[in-house]
Amino acid sequence: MEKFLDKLKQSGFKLTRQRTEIIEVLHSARYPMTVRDIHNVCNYTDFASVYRNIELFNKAGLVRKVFTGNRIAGYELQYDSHKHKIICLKCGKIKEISICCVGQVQAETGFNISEHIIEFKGICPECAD
Amino acid sequence: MEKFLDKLKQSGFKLTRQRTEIIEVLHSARYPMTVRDIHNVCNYTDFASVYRNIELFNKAGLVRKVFTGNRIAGYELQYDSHKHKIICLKCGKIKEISICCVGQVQAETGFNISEHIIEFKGICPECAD
DNA sequence: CTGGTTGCAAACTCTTTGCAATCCT
DNA sequence: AGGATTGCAAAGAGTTTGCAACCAG
Repeated sequence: MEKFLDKLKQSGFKLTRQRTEIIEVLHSARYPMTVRDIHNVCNYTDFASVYRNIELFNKAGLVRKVFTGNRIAGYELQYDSHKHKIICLKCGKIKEISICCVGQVQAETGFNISEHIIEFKGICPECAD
Repeated sequence: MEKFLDKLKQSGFKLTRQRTEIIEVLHSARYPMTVRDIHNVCNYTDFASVYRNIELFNKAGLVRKVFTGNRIAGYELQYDSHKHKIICLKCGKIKEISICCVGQVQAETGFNISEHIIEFKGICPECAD
């Protein structure tokens, strides 16, 4: 929790009441929260500010964007910034990707997910004829 | 290609010019297409109709909805309707889920993905205290 | 004190819906 | 012919932006 506030400060952003609260909400949330969810709790915080801050958190790497089936994005604190791999079957190159649907799965199944494996294989754009 | 048209018919829906065209577009597309993309090609087809049909295709299992990083959904034909697994570490129950981010990864990496592994482990809602 | 941040309001974009006209079967 | 489907128009919902007021450092 403080870890995130520190990270914000160290990135050169001010620690406002609104930001602290949004992070608190995300921290106590079990599932990815939508902007609407966040606004429901921090209801004196303007929608625009929620959007601006969430986007800022996302860029600062505090938060991960997750899509939960409908078109509304959810956000969750990024406790571990793990990466998955995609491997080219032709040249063998391995690339790391940050795409991960664990938040989405968590939201839809209700599972509290502790482990997951995600890996892709195919032909990379360079090797495609 | 005809496979999809047949499936539509067999589901009891009419085969209109608009539907055929949307399926053609999706079929020739390399990546998940947004509603806007589809409308750009089928530009005499109304936006509302694209939405209605794409949603119908989705429910009929012809098409898979994919989220590609921004808030706009993309759609791709569902050639193989595969499932992934989520396993409860307490009761051992295995559940199948249709969530899969392969389209998203394909769109973002440019890879032509031929294999992928996605699996989750955790505690299911019933086993959660 | 001062620049970053917020709230407000308005604009924008994506999506949905009602209804009359039209098209498949 | 007759019900499903379409196009149009308008409404709904989510997101972004400009600007003056405000607040953290």
